[in-house]
Amino acid sequence: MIMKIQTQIKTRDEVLKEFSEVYDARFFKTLGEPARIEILSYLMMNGRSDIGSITESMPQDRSVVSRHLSQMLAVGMLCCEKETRHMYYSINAQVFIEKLELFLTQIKKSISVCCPPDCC
Amino acid sequence: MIMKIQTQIKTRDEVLKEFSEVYDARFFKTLGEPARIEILSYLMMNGRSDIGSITESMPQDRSVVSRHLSQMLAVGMLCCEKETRHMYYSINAQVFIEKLELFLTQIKKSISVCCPPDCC
DNA sequence: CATATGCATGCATGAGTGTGCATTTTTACA
DNA sequence: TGTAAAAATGCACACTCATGCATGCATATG
Repeated sequence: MIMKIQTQIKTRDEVLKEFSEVYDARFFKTLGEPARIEILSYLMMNGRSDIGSITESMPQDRSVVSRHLSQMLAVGMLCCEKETRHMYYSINAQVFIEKLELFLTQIKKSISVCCPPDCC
Repeated sequence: MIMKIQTQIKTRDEVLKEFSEVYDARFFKTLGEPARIEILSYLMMNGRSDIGSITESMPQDRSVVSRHLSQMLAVGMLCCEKETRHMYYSINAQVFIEKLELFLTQIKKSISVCCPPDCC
């Protein structure tokens, strides 16, 4: 009986450990800024673009857009290629979607294993 | 031919409009704070809990935890019930998962419709 | 009724960050 | 080779926000 409880607790710990491994604070912080979502929308609308083009559709300064793009690149949701003087950014759809899917899957698993039915 | 292009553009706009309607900056900002994820983990581990219990497992002050919980409640990822002097919080699994799934679905749709194959 | 407990709120503080301007670096072009 | 354009970086400023302390409010308990 005690063994069973221990196993149960261990399973919970294991799931929560997996959860914390999947969780990426910087990724969600990046998603939390409307200006960066605007950039994302622009890239969805226009595909691979350089900083100048993106900036033209936004009120922010070119340097600001540049920094947003760098951050989005750092968390894996974009990829970039330098071509002559231009930096071309595009959505890294695979990584971006995979990250969201992984988090969602883990959340579902964690809640089903850990969270008692009293969760509304 | 022109009609076809117009229709195509309209479809993109429509998808992007849906995307911006689904996007909730506060929701992702809330997910971007590690302290709030700790609370989420605690609730997954222990189920329905009051503020005092949650605070015991965290370094932050009781008032800080209280404010985090209020914010998480506001974006829909928790629900709460007042019982005597205690406020009991639990994960609103349905809303929480639905929000993530809706966003993910919309992203997939937007990328497939809008984003040319040059997206890495 | 008085005291203690649980929680929310006002306030101050420090860290983080979005923003714009100026500058620098790199590269294309006349 | 000199000038212009594209982007990154340093810097300053303002705003957001996470945090802790003190206080107020509601409720349970003696």
